[in-house]
Amino acid sequence: MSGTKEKIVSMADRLVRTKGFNAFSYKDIAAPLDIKNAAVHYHFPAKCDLGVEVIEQEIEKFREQTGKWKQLPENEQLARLVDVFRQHNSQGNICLMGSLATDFETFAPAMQTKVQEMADGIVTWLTQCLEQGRKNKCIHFKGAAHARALLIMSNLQSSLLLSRVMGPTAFRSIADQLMEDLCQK
Amino acid sequence: MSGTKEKIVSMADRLVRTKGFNAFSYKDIAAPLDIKNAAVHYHFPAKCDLGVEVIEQEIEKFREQTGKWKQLPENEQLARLVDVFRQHNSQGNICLMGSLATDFETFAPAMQTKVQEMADGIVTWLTQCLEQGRKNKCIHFKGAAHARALLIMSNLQSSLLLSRVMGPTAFRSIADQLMEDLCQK
DNA sequence: GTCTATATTCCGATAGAC
DNA sequence: GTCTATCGGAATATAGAC
Repeated sequence: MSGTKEKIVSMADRLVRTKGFNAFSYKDIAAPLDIKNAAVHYHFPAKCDLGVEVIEQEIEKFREQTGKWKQLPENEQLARLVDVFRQHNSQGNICLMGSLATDFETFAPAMQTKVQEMADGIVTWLTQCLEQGRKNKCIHFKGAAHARALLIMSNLQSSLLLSRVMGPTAFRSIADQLMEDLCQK
Repeated sequence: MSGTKEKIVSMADRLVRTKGFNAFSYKDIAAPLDIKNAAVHYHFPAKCDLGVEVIEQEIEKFREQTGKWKQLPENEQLARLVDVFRQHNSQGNICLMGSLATDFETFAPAMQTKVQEMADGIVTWLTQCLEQGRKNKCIHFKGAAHARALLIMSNLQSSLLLSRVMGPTAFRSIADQLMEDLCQK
């Protein structure tokens, strides 16, 4: 227990979001932490192991955050989720899902499965939030909650991708219009 | 003029959409075409040159397609655009924008500029289509046309990404709900 | 746990023959 | 325009000393 392992995962998370999983190397992780790439391999023998750990931590983080919001009205919970993406946007990061979905076909089966787990978890939470929010009349939308959840997820995901290309105002346009559509009086 | 150059660009386009720009190699192009990687380098000295050509052809294709739709009602034009994405989805391809936005930070300046050109072209067309469609009462939405264009673009882009991870039904859910939102009576 | 050193493989790119 | 051959570099990963 030296803290190095946590630093490696944290650095890998940042690199996946900025450069993509296939575009960063063990050296990109080792150099800023002032260690050698062999040390990284000690903690994560294969790159796939590192990728799986990054995703698992993200799944856990998502569970913790949404758990804290449970007492809030559903429209507030939704606003918190948008805020998470807003913070990523201000740091020039894209979301894990967006980054990993692009390279999905090149991944080992173990990583593909983890990506699917993450996607399912987010969609499930979002679907329940929307359904409950519609019951409580604080979120408004037409059609099935599941389809709406996919729409919102695609908005958030691509808002970060588009911001990278077109500038950070793209995120704000999308996020603002999205919340207005769902939570107008 | 041997046709080889066109085949190379076509293969590169497919590889960008399936594996990502950084994840395919000159060998991935050469082998299926039964040529050597030196032949690819003859036509495109650097990988960046190849990337730029792929994007330029996509920009041109978009211009041609949308040009053919000019006489149609705007809601029909929108449906055609969704159909283009539907075809990509059925082939397991993601859109160029989605794929290239992820790796954007790793690109040479010349390629980054081309990606931005492509994004601007799509958003501009979509914005005009929405504005005109609202005037003609065949497309309905709230807020600014530009913000709505970004939302729709993010839906289409990520629908292909999510389909890759969650299965092709994700695209249909998103596309159907999207058209219903905009074109309901 | 971290290091040095290295094995192996692959990639982008170039030189020169044909 | 395409080939063979190869260079230089980088990446993942491993072996063995400390």
